[in-house]
Amino acid sequence: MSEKNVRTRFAPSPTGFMHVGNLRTALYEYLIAKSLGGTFVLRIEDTDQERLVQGAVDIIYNTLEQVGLKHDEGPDVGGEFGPYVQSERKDIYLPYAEQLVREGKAYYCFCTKERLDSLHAAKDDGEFSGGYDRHCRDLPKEEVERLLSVHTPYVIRQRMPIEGSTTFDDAVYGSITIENKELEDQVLIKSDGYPTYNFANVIDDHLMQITHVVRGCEYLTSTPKYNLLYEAFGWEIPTYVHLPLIMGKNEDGSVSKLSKRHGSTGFADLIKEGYLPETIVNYIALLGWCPKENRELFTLPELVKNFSIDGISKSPAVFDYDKLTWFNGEYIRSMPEEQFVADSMPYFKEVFPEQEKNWHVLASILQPRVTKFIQIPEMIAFLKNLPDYPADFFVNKKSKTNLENSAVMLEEAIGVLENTDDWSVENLHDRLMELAQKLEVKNGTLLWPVRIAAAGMQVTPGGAMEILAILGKEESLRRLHIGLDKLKA
RNA sequence: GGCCCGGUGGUCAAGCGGUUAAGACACCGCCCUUUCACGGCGGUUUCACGAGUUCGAAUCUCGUCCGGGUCACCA
Repeated sequence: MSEKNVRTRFAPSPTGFMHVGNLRTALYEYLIAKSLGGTFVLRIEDTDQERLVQGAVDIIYNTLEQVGLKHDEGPDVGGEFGPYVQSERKDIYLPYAEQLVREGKAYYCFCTKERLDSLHAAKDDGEFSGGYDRHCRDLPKEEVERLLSVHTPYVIRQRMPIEGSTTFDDAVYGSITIENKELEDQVLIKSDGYPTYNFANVIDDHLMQITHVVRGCEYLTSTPKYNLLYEAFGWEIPTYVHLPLIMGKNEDGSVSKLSKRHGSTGFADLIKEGYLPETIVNYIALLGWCPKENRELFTLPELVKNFSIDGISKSPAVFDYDKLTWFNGEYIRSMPEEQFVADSMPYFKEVFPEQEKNWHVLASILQPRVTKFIQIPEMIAFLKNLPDYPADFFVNKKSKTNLENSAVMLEEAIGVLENTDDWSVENLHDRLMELAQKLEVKNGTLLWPVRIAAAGMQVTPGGAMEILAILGKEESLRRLHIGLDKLKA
């Protein structure tokens, strides 16, 4: 068996928005190619001139770069099958369509937009099923010549077989058969001269020697049209790999194709929300694919090593933000501390713009607790401004604290801390532990009131010592006195 | 509506004729502990339904139901 070089392609249209569904398709295309030692191609499908968006191609490049999906061929890096932008390939397609016309496998259609619209309207009333009514399919040759000669606007449509059925094989869904009568005489070349997506796709995939056509399974039912095109040209049919859809959960509990109403569904949105690129890649890799080995944390190279097409599932998967968040926490916790500090610095500075103090203490309390960096400002706001809080925050059953002994603890703590100058976490720890021992109370009885007074909150990131250390001596003492006043009031 | 594809806990899922039906997220409880988080331990919750085939079905077949996709000069 001859091993052909595996080639996959990511063929987005530049819409200015990278949906996670598209990203996941790109990921699988990359993984299929790379796990088989193949080539990953980027091709821009901009045949819809009405929908062109400025700067959209850059968004595609940036996204791929951020997640590490490096393409081997593409508009920016070149390759021997270029150009890789369909608008630059415009002249390639028409001759192929004309060849089909000559061979009787396609035909000119002069139907107006209005006629087509009324056709669709009739369809909705149930009078007619299946898009185009093949009005121009058998126009006399002379009539076609005449219309052409007076420059009547036209499209070229594929002449579909009316009887029989078409069967194709999909690497994940198996063998699928569709009756030819379900197939419409689809447009190949639009009246503006550009090819349709379906046509350009087939031509380019063949010309670029794509071996695996990977796409969402919304294309499943139109695949026979592709096959008929390949057959019409006598070209080899690629391996189809259709991917299960990514769904979103609606408020009423139902699910539908993931879209904006489900929250952030664009790569850029997720990044803005505080998800790491590697988190997103790892998570979406697992939406619709399962490794042989029972594990979930994978870097991109590890995914390449473990990926195989037979692990792709058929059923749609619901995008779960909870699990995404968990993954993000895992990635954050596994970072080296320097990286955590570097990455969280912008968020630290939102609260403490003027000074760079105690970053390492902040990092040590935050790294195990943070699941998204954007949570940081809110989590540490209390360090900047003491929240107002009621005295009964001091009461905690488990720590055996009440209003009376909390006041005593605070007074004792203030006494010790006033005479402490080494304000490191370690020293504060030692001094306070000594005090608890001396007072013969459990640590919690002393530390609960200290932490409440220092933070003004019952639940805090980090413990009393870390909070005091970050606050510094002066502010710490000030807050402890405020607490004491509350208890005495 | 026609056609196509799915259906294992709330979610992601393993499973390919014989298992006590993995694992993860979420949830609950316990432990650790100066709160929370992390970490550790344990728990609740599943084979859509009905017929077959078979000694034996989550696994095979058919039907039903449910869900999704698709029916453009959009990709």
